Amino acid sequence: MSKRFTIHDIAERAGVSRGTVSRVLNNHPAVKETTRRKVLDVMEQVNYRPSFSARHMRTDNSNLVGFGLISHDVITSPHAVDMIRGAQEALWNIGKVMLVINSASNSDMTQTAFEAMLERRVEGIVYGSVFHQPIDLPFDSVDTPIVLANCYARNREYPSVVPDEFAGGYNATKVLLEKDHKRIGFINLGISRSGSLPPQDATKGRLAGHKHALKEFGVPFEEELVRYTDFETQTNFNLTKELMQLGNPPTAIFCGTDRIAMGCYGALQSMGLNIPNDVAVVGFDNQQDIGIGLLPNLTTIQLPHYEMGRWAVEYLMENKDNAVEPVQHKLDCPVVRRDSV
Amino acid sequence: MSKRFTIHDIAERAGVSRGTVSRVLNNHPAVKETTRRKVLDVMEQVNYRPSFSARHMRTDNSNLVGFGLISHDVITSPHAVDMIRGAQEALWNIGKVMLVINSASNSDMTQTAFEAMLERRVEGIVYGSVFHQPIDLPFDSVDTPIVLANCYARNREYPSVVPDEFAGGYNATKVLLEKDHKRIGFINLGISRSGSLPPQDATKGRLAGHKHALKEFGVPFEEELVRYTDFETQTNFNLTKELMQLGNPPTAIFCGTDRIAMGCYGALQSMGLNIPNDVAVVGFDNQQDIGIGLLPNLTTIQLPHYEMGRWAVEYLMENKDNAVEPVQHKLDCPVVRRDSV
DNA sequence: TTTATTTTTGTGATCGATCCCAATAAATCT
DNA sequence: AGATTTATTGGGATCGATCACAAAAATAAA
Repeated sequence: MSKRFTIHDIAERAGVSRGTVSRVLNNHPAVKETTRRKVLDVMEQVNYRPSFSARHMRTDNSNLVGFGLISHDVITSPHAVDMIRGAQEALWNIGKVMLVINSASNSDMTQTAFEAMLERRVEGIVYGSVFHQPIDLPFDSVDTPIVLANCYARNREYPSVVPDEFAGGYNATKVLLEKDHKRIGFINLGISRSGSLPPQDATKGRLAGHKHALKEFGVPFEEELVRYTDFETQTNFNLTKELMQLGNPPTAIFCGTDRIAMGCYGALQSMGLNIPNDVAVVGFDNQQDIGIGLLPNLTTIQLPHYEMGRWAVEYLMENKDNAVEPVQHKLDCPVVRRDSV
Repeated sequence: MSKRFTIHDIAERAGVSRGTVSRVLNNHPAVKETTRRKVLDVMEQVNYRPSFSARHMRTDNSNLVGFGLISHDVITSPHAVDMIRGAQEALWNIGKVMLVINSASNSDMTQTAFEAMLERRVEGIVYGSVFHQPIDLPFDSVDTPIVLANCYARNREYPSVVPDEFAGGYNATKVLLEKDHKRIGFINLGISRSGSLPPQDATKGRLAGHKHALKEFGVPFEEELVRYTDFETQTNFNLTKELMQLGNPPTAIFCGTDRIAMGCYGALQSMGLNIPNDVAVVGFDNQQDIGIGLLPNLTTIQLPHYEMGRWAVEYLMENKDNAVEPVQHKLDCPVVRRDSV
């Protein structure tokens, strides 16, 4: 392991003072071109890199942002990466980097994770959840700004950004209504086998959006057309069949998840029904692998994970100093049009 | 934004010296219990947190490990999170945290990412790829240890950990052979529409493993049973049909990807064939959403993303100082038994 | 050429911890 | 009680940068 050079070593080798080296480092204008070159050459030669910690101490600028990800232990949604990516790219543009800590949903770990971030003097913290849910932050309000992504504090004490579930439900339903579907089945999120509750915000928000779209198009809402799944594939399959065996079966089905849509496809195809001619299907989540893996490709609703990560960081950076009223922001869930409608 | 307290402030308020506060902080035994309590109380009261940067400067211990993720721009595999998780959890256990930089496959960005990490004096760097592939590191060898995960340096200059594709192909085929299948179709990775090549290591390794298993069971290998997909769903669908329309059709199909398996399921079901009774199917990747979303649930091969992340960090920590001969490690791709075989 | 200006460079203090060693306090032994 | 030991505590130096100010060098003006 070769020696690590300091600004002092560089100064010595270049025959100048530390101050001058520092000036070159921060390309301060008051340094003669010949000197600058000389210093730069030495740096290059010994592969010098300034110490961020030393800089940080003196300048109080860590250029670091913490990203804590609460991943519900059950399943780590593949979408989580998108949120991380969104946040990271936003930071990258302003020359900052990201400290990532994945804390399961274990409050003890979260506490420690938080401390690790604060000790590093992160400029802010994005606390993201794998599922859209209300959370209780397991620590007191600190003087480091926090933004919640894909979750929100029950008491609305912190700014947050979440998907607009209502809009999602509305958009999904509208896509179908615009194709003249009048009877639309809806397989919504329910209680999973393991007993864990679905995100209420998602379940209720989407249903409300669904109803709103129906009303807008003058189509009556009928209770028998909405079902709740426990997320088991077999259930999704069965619920689809049940819907299709109704006296007056739907001509379109809105599935609360792309995974549900998979089961739905299976059921419809096993009944010899054609998608989208006999029955149209709309999913929710836009999981790449499912959406374009199904035949016909699935029309679905996009959950704005990337955008939430991005938004969270941008908000953080803008409101670093002035503690304004915490915003509860919602991001649209746009339609991804493919071939199932 | 409230004042940030330093060790000096604490010392003053507690009526002791900086040295004593430092001792309390590092729970050094030589501190009288009453003093310790007094100091701890003050810390608690003002919500003091030591500065990692200051500590780092003095102790030369950053407790930081960099994680660079090359995500091929085309698609960000959902698996990437698992690698990050594996690495992070391994670090967490030894009290270190992770700096994550996602660098696309842009070498300019990678260079900068690397510098950001080095300036922060990370103890080591894990450089992970979303796809199993050979890479050329866009920077010179530095004195910070590096481990490659899910990729390897063309010149084997760095230690790396990758999935054992051969074992994967072998395991997948063996699962079928053990159920007495003698004619096994294989839809392997081919050239994608966009012209991008599939990872050669995966394609060839799996084929080799496949052949090896056949040989072991005394089943002749037949060229007509292996096909290459361009990853389009329609192609996967068609290739499956082609295989089934062979004079002597296979009784089982090994798909190079769970996504391919989806298309395969679609084709088989549209032909009225039952899985696994008429035709057994094995996938590859173990993408949660697909595997258990399909009916019957898909038997598949697990790509060890989590394990690679973990392995990389552990290797890094063990071989921090002594630069041993770089290991090229392979991790098994175990079978995930479900209901399609 | 001398003096006044403007550029460029050098230095000591500083950021917030740790560490070592000397000083003080407390405890133990004659 | 006085001398020794041992347990605590205090304070200067240090890590590697930046910064403000003074000093020196280079230019311009008189």
